Amino acid sequence: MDTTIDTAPRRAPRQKRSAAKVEALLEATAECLVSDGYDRTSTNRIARRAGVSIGTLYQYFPSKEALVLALSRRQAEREAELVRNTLSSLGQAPLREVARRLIDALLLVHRDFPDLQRVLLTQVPLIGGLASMREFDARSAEVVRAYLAERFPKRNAARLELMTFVSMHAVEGLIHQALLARPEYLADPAFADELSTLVVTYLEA
Amino acid sequence: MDTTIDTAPRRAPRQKRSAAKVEALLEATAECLVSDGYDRTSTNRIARRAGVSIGTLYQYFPSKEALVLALSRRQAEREAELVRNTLSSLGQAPLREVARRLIDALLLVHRDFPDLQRVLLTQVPLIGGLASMREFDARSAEVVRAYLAERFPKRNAARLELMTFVSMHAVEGLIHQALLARPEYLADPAFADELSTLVVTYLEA
Amino acid sequence: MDTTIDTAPRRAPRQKRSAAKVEALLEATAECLVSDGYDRTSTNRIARRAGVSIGTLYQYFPSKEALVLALSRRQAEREAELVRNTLSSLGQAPLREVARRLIDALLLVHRDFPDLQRVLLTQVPLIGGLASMREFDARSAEVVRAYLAERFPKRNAARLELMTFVSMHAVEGLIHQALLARPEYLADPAFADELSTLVVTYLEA
Amino acid sequence: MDTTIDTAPRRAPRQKRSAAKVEALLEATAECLVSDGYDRTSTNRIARRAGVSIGTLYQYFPSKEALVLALSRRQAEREAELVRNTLSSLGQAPLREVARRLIDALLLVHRDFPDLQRVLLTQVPLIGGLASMREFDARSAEVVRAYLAERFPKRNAARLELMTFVSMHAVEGLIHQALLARPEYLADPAFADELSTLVVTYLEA
DNA sequence: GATGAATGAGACTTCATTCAT
DNA sequence: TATGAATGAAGTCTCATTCAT
Repeated sequence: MDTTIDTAPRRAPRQKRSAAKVEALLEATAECLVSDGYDRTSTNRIARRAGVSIGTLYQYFPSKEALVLALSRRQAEREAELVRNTLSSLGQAPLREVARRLIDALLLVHRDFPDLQRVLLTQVPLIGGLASMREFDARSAEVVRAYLAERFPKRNAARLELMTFVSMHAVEGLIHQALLARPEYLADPAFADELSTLVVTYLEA
Repeated sequence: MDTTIDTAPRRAPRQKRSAAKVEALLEATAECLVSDGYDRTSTNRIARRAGVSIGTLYQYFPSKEALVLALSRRQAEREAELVRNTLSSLGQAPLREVARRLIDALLLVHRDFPDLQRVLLTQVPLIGGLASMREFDARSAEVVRAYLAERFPKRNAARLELMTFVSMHAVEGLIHQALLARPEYLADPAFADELSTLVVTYLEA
Repeated sequence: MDTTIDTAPRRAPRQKRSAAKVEALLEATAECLVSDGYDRTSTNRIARRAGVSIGTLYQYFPSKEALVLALSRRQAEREAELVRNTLSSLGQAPLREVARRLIDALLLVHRDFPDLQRVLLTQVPLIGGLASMREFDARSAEVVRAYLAERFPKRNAARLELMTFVSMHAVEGLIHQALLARPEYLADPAFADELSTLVVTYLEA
Repeated sequence: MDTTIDTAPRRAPRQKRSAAKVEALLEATAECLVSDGYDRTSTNRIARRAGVSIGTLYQYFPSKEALVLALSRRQAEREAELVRNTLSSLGQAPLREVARRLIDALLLVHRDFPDLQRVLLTQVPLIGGLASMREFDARSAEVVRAYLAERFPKRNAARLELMTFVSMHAVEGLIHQALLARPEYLADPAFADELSTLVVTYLEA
């Protein structure tokens, strides 16, 4: 399957008015995704909803995929930033606290726009072969790995790599599952406890 | 988003010839998904690939979604059965061994048709509002919960519920991530070790 | 400029009903070309005019180009056949007579559907890089060259090649010009005389 | 088909800067036609390639057709001028020499920008119902007719008219065919010989 | 004069689905 | 039951052209 489509935004919105339009388009995309699902979301509908002509839409985004991807990336970037910030501000705290803060922060992020996030998670074919997402992952993983390397100086590189992968995706996967099937968990301290325990006992094992 | 589409297979294939046709259709669906992606998979193409007329396809499946769903369900059922069988055959073994067997089995299942599973995981909008998948989860979760209840008689119901959710989805999520981003992990004993450790230390914490 | 588009008709019209549909589509194409010009001719308009749904049109022809090309080819084939038939039926007649008969026949062919022919000549971007037309030319040229080789056994191959090219395209070009700018010439014996003289004096020079 | 579109250039470029812009636009048009073909040549692309804004383009040319037409006219005028000049400078030479000089000159003209000329010949729907081209023809034909009238004082007007039409378009048609299908002929003296023979033997017949 | 963002009609094409045979 | 021609709504996207700045 060749999914190498052009998904880069077309015009960098440097003007104020343009930025507003891009914003409106992304918002409309989110609304359509939430209310109609990915398949039924069309560029025409997005444009209409954004109060913009279809031609204008195509001046900014070359395709439906590009719009959705831009939306996904936004969310992904919020998360990535969070990971980086939390780790850097808590470098010296005990592992359990770092884990807990990170988990709380991630849970918080996922309580915003839960409908949109649910759609992005379930409705959106992972465009562009996951490429951009892995990229994001790679950057976040880097930060986590560095942190773990410092905490667990005796573990070798391969082990650290695995620990990074396992701890990150265990948490991320569980939060996503919660978002989909148990939204109430996202605000439940008991759930956060559980995730902390999972990660901390694992890492210290 | 109202996604209550009819996705039940139409004709129970009780005749031999019919069963063969259903089989051919599902196989063709899998092939199309792998080679063309979900969006470009069309019922006409599936029918042609299955060597069946489009009219006949619609005698067995009411929609494209139904075909894809049937395929997903198959895979899900293989997994669910596995969980049940493994647990029932290993009821008295120590926790660590049970976990390890279960994990090995799940890894094995995900090494079959990895391309198809990847597509199902990434390309297929979760049709029917996840309903059927949750259903499956519910059944598997039941078995796991029962097992945990027996193993950890002192924990209360809420706690057991949480433990079930966390351990199941941590493992499933990690295996899915491995399938997408680190396929080599699926056959790597170190990865299985790691997953076991994750689950066992967590449960015993 | 890459003009390698798929222009082969899609479904061979083996059924009676299908043949009628193809016919209707080609006729509608001709009408649209004549009344709207090439640029304004759209597949939608053609389909509507043919009393056929747009989807049906696309079952038989993959594009607008394919329709127009099929129409052109028809005309080209009528001409090619004419050249072959006339030459084969008049093989032993004196050169002047052969020329005159050929020219009369070509003039006659160009008096049918002059509007359509004019459009094909002036409005239709030569699709597919002229390829198919040259093909036609090649076949006709073959027949003419063979005839000339017999008539003028002393001339060498290069010369015969040139004579073929010049005599064929001089006549064809002049008839096309007449079609465009002097339609009355097509039925004027004086014009036919002139063309005969042109070719015969040239060949015998 | 009513193709009476406004195709006159808009602003007479009397200023230097304007003339440069018109020049740039025509050049860009030629480049686009050659590299993209007529259909895919768009005013936006032309403007970008000319380094001019789309708005400015429309200040000089009212439409895409106008641009292409201006380009065609240029070429046509080069030819027309050539015919006039050659005839006037060679008025007293023998017919064969006049013909040969004229043909050599025309061949030379068609060796410049052969790609552009090919596109103009094959890709460009003859805009404006050929009107402007016939106009050009009329002027050239006038000169040729006058020349022939002097050379062949005994032939009557109708005959001269026909001779003019036939000799002009035989040569032009053959050169165009050569351009399309046998570009090597354009520089081949044997081809020039052949054309001379064609015209001279015809006229003297 | 120059700009270029915006427009929106309309082009081409696909595809799930039906239904007469 | 099986077929597959037919449908036509709807999707994606382009492009000539305008007009406010």
